[in-house]
Parts: sequence; C-alpha cells; structure tokens
Amino acid sequence: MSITNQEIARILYEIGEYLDMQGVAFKPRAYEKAAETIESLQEETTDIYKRGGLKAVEDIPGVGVSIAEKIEELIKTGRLKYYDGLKKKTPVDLSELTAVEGLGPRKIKLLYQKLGVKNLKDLERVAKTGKISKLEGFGVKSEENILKGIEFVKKSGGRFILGFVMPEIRMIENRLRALRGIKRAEAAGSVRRRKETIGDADILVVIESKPPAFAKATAGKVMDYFVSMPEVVRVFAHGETKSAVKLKNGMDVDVRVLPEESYGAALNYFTGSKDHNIALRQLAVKKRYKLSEYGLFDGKKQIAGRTEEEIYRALGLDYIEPEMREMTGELEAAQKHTLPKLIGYKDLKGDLQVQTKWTDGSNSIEEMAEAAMAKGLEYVAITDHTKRLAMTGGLDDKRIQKQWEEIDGLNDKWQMANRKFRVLKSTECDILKDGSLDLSDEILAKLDVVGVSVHSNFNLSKREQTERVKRAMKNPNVDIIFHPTGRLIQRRESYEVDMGELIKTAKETGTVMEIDAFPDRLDLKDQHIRMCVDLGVKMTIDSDAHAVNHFDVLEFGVAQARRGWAKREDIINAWPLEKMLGFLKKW
DNA sequence: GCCGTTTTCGGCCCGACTGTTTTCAGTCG
Repeated sequence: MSITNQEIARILYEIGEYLDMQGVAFKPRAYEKAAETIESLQEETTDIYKRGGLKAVEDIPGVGVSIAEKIEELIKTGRLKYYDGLKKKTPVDLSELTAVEGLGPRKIKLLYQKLGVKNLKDLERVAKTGKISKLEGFGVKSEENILKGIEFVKKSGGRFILGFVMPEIRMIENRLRALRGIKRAEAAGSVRRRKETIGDADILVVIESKPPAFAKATAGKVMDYFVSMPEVVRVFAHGETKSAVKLKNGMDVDVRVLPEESYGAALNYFTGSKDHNIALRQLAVKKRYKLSEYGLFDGKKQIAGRTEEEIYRALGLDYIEPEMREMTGELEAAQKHTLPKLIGYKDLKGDLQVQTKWTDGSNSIEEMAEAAMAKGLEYVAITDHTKRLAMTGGLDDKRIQKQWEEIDGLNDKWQMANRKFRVLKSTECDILKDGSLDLSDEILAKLDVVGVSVHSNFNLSKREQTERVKRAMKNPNVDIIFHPTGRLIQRRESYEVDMGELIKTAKETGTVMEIDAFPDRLDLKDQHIRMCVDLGVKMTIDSDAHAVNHFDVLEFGVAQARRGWAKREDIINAWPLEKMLGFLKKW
C-alpha cells in the first residue's frame, strides 16, 4: 500500500504545526510550503521516488535534503519517526482542533498542557464548564468564540467537500469499470447532483446479465474487489448486491449491483433529491403508474426504467439535469418545456482569475498559460493580488507595470508562433475598508480586465459592507467582483452583505459577478446564481488557480453554475475573447 | 528547513484584527 500525496502533505502540514507550537522560527513555513507543493503535484511522490530516488524528490520545489529524507522514510516504512516523536509529545488531534476558527498551534498547545484538551470533545467540555475563560491569554469572549467554532465544525462535520474527494470517487468508478463483466459504474446521489459537500458516495454498477450464473459470479467478484480496495479501513456490509465501506479519508462509500433494465430507475432514485423523487412518484400515481427504483410500472408491466430519459418522458416531463433536481421549480418548467439549456462542462473558453508566482501562486505566468491551453482554454486573465495583501507580496502600481512587460512578451511570442492564446492583464485588486481600491484608477484603466475582492474587515455591519462593495462596483474601471460572499465552505461563513442589493447594483453598473470554482469557495452560491440569471446579470466561472493543476477545478464552477440554472449566455468566459472583451468595454 | 539572474550563508514574514492586554501574542489571509 503506497502513501498518497495527500497523506504526505497532511503529515508535513502537521509537522509544521507542531514546530509552530514549539515556537521554532521559519521551519513551520518551510514544511507548509513543501506540503502545499506536494498536495498539488500531478505525479504521485511515490512514483517520483521510484523513478529517480531521493534526488528526484529533492527536485520538488520547497523540498530539500531534510524533507526529502523524511518523505523517503514515509514511502519505505509508512511511518516517520520524527513525526511520531512530535505527536507523542503533544498527542492532540490537530486536524480536528485547527478546524475551529481562531485556534492555532499555540493555543492548542496551551489547552493541552493546562486542560488536557486532545480533541474536539475535550475542547467542548472545558469550554462549556468555563475553564477556558480562566486560562491566561483567554477570556470570556474567546471561550464564546471557541464554542461557536465547535458548533460550526460539528455542523459541517461528516461531510466532504465534493471537489476534494471527487478524484478518489472517480478512481473507484474507473477501477470498477475496468473489471470484467462490468458495463457501467457511476456515482449517484449528491455526487451526481454536484452538491457542494457530500455525506457519502453511492456507486451504481451494471453488469452483463446474460448467463445468470455468470452475472451472479461477476456481482460477487465486484463486491469482493470493492471491500478489499487498499483505501478501505472498515467494511460495514458485504452482500451479494450491496456493499458498504469506510475509506481511509473517513468517507463512506456504497456499491450496488443492478440489472440493466432497472438502471435508469435506480439512477433516478439514488440520485435524488429525495423531495424531487417524491414529487416524481406523486406524478406517477396521478397517471395511475407506480415509480420505484426498479422502474415505472403500469400495473405489473414495466413501461420505463432502462434510462432516466424514458422515465421523465413517460411522466410527461422533459429530461431534468441532475444538478437541477432540488425542487426549485424544475418539475413545472419540465412540464411547460421551459427548462433552460444549461451551460455545458466543456463550454468555457477562458479563465478570468489566475494567480502566479508574482504573488501567492506556485507557477509562472507562462506555466499557468500553458496549463490553461492544455485544458483547451483560449485566454486567461492574470490576477495577482495587490499590496494590501502584504503576505502574498501583493503588487503596487509600479510592480504591476513590470508584470505587463512579461505578459506582452508572451503574447508576442504566441502570436509569432501562430498559437491562438491570449494572456490578459488583470488584477485581483483589494477593496479597501471604505470601498476604495488598492491600485490607482490610472493603472486600473489600463488593464484588460479588473477583478476586485474583499479580503479584510470581514466584520463590518451588513450596511457598511454592502455600501463598501457597491462603491467598488460603481468605479467605472471595475469589471468583476471576485468570490462575492467571501465564504469558505466548512470554515467560514460569508461576511454580512446584502447579496440581493449587490446583484441589483451589478445590473445597474454592468458588473460581472464571479462564480469562484475553487471547491471550498463555490462563491457565488447557487441561489445567488439563480438571482443573477433571473435579472440578466452576467457571471464568470473562474478557477482561482494558484498552481498549474488547479484548472481542474473549473468543472466544479460549471457544476455550481448549472445548479443555479445558468446558460452559456449568462457566463462571459464561455464567450469568445473578442465578444467577452467587447462586453466589458461597453460597461 | 529552503533557497540563490542581489546571496552557498543569511535572508525568509507583512499587516490587520481580536482579545487580551497596559504593550502584546496569536491567528488569518
């Protein structure tokens, strides 16, 4: 069993946090950096090691001799003595405790030493009995905040951010598909509806049903294979047609084997949403049919069920995409044939939020552009941070002009080589507390695209926050509001802001609202997207990429847009470059 | 612990906010 990049990264992150606890300087950041890089590597580190040994591992940026040796030990033995030693000294559940907003390594150490807090349960106990407020460095307020933080963690607990677990789900789907006798394997449920977070994954499998004996043997083999996959840590059920396991990452996965003639009905049933299914069954009853996971029946006779399409058709409905099955009007629209044609997963032509090495990205402008090209995109906007975000080395008026030279050089190069690709001069400019911007108007006016966003003063009143963003929108240079609500899924609620008013203002000012596709942002939320669609406010789906492989997240932005009923016409970066720029210029 | 088109040793990591403070530590982006 070989260790994954994610697992290596987790251990390196934790080492960084342990060192931070001890007050060690600089090393924590070094481990963190190494973890970040490894997390976003294309190739598995174990493969890199197999291919080129310790030397090749040292070539990973941010990994030097010391960390490379630790990775080697992890690969060879599955353990790391250094990490075990740190863990023994302060045996706390770091991932659980750091998930509480406002708790970092230092406070966790104090809580462990003074109150023996090892995990979330301990933390809640001592917070509820008022012990934390009496601790030096803590007070009533921080105790309150910890309790609030715990509630938030608990509420989001047990769910997984779709974009972060999707690779693992796809890997399992693909492995099952590769087995002999398997015709289909597909995750249903909230995975298929592309919800922001999922509780578990239900994978449906169809096998060749020809000789029944062969089918039965195949089903058995699928089940045996599934429960013995390397990442399985617990088997809840291991039956003939259904098995359920828990994976190393904590996620539960079910597999069901189905006959082909029921596949559509089962897919529909297991995809949900529950309310959507109930409504479909009621509709079936009205037509004197019966709908179950085995099919649509008229008496004993199955009249549909092999595909979802034929079920919807038999019920007098247009086909409803899984992302719309949330009972927000999709059935009525399907009856009246007014469902929108949703933006497709391959429709994006550009990406209007991309960070590079100039600030907190990991790759150069050229590397990011090449990666975008490889993804089939035709343009990207380079949107490095501005000086207010000092920790990223944010650009000021001067440095951003330096960046333009590099961009001009690349565009010239591709033009000469007859490659159809364009890098746009852009920014992720900070909206300051009063709604003014972090770059001068003179500079902003020279950019191809101006994106702005809130990164500070999250705690303004709703009125102040709304006015702040509105002021930015009214600046004629501003084109796009990036991640408009500022929420981080499972970590931080949105700041207080009147989204209805912002979207209305966007309509008046021609401002584009972003759908940030990063899996823990997905910001706008689906209901805001729907508001934009209804009002005719345009949107952009951006990766917010900080590394070359981050363009993969665009699909989750498209999913979010589809959940908000967005069409291709609603999304400006699904348009050709000239049309997109023309639109921005007009406003 | 990492890194070098200023450097192989001496730099990295800046500013705001919060809650606890009476001059600052911890956290976050």
